[in-house]
Amino acid sequence: MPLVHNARRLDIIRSPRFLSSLTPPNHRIVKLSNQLSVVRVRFAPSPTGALHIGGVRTALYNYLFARQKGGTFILRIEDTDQGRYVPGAEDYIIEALRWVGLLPDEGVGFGGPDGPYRQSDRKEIYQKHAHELVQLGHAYYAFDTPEALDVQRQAAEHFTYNHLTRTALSNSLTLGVAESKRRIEAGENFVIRLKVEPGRSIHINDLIRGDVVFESSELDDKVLLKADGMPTYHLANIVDDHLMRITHVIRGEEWLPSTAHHVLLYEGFGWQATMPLFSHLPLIMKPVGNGKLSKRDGAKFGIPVFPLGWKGETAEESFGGFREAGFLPAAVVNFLALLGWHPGGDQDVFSMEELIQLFSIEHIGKSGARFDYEKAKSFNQKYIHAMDNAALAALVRPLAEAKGYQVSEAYLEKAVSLMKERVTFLTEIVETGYYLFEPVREYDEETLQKRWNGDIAAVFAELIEKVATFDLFKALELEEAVKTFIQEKGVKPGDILPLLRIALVGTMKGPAVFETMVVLGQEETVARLKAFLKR
RNA sequence: GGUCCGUUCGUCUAGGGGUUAGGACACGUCCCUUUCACGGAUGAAACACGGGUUCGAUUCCCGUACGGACUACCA
Repeated sequence: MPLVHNARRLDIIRSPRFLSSLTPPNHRIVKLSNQLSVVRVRFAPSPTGALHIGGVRTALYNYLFARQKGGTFILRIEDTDQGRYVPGAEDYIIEALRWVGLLPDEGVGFGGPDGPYRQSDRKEIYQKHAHELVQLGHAYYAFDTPEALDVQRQAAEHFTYNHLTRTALSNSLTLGVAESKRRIEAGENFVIRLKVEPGRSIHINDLIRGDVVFESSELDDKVLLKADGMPTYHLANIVDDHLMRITHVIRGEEWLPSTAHHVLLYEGFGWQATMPLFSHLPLIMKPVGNGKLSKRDGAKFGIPVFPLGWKGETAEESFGGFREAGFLPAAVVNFLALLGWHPGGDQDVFSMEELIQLFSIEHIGKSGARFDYEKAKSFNQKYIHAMDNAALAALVRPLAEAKGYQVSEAYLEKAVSLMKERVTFLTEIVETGYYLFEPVREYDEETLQKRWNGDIAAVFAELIEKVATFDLFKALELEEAVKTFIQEKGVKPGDILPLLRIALVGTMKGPAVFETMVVLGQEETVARLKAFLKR
């Protein structure tokens, strides 16, 4: 199997017509191995804290691809750096995936035939493979301490551990097998490094970027197995992807530079025939300014950049997520899906089912996508608006109860129907719309100054009587009756209606007055009007 | 610095050798509405630059500029 592909052939392979003509899409893999005819993808986060929203997007793309192809979506936890491990992060990842509806088929917390799916539980597997690679002549033992390498880095401007420098360093290549064995048996610290041979062009046929070429002479001899016996990302990732029969690697662009090493690893192990196809996603950038979206941007711009909230040790280390902000998972999914991908055409609202159906790796963009919170909000607003009252009420129920509001199902549905057209966040229904659940807290004094006077007060008092004795308490009938009353009194609707609104909800912003009256009910309406008059 | 990746309205993007370069968000105006919002209409707003190739380039190629990622015994 030639590793280096003909560039022209790649153009053909990458053309949409060619790609869409393939069923299943991965012709190469199907051809190369009978066992790999089914798509298997993985989402492999590191439990170093809350899962970044970019990670959620990576998970989403993997999920959509797997679902579309009838494949398997695997969750693997890459916790090989004991120093950066954060307790709770693993649960957070699973909860976040659950919230956005991206449930893995296999993985930590979900079981499966290829476990364990947590890399710290697979230490021996990596060690075995690392030593095997040394036997195969594609890796070697290195005894240089981190301190010794620091010295090298300071001496040389840009020191790299590679085919040039390794001949003057302390490793099994310079020391010989016997001496290396002696040192290892004596308990000396060592790492295993990939032996990158110079003089080769390594081609990566990235499904998003096409043919990407790296010269092996420019590559460093990456550490594969650390002194503590744990593998680095590079080794663990390749070994696991192979063992878990991964067919497509869909990951962030930050991995593109090390993909050449990964290809070398597949080759070194003799696994090139089943090497997965790579797709490197563009990064999500800061809302303003340069660089990729970071945790700091959340606090800086006052926006969520994580799916769920996180409770850190201090207030500063704690933050809310999209869920706490009042987002609907479906809106977040829609927003995220379009951050770097679009199926073509003018549609921009997609359900998960549509996304699964329409998703295609070829339509993923190449350039970084700026995180546009306004757009996210707009999706949320649309989704809340489009939701039916019962479903929305079910989501609002816990928010209402958290505020101590005890209301019937029927009432909550009516309240929700009144509010849903004018909120962006779920939370606003019980916050902005608190007056549907408890008495008015304060009246809009500014408007009152302009409109309230003795004459009006007299008319208003009479109006309360009218409302209190009104038979058919329905919006249309009420409106007609009140407007007739206003006309009879010789005042203008504009003199009374705004005051009626303020008496009922305290503010000039809000749902239609007569509909609000109906939802509140006659008793409560009258009580509020009287309370207003007596204030 | 080196390696690699990228560049269509402010933002997310569609499109692609000949188009009035389309949609969405945000913004302006108007309509609806005696509130706010929803909705509807409408406006302003883009192919980074320079060379090629071509009858013709925003689209293909090269370069420049700018942006990004990587450059750890982190992932």
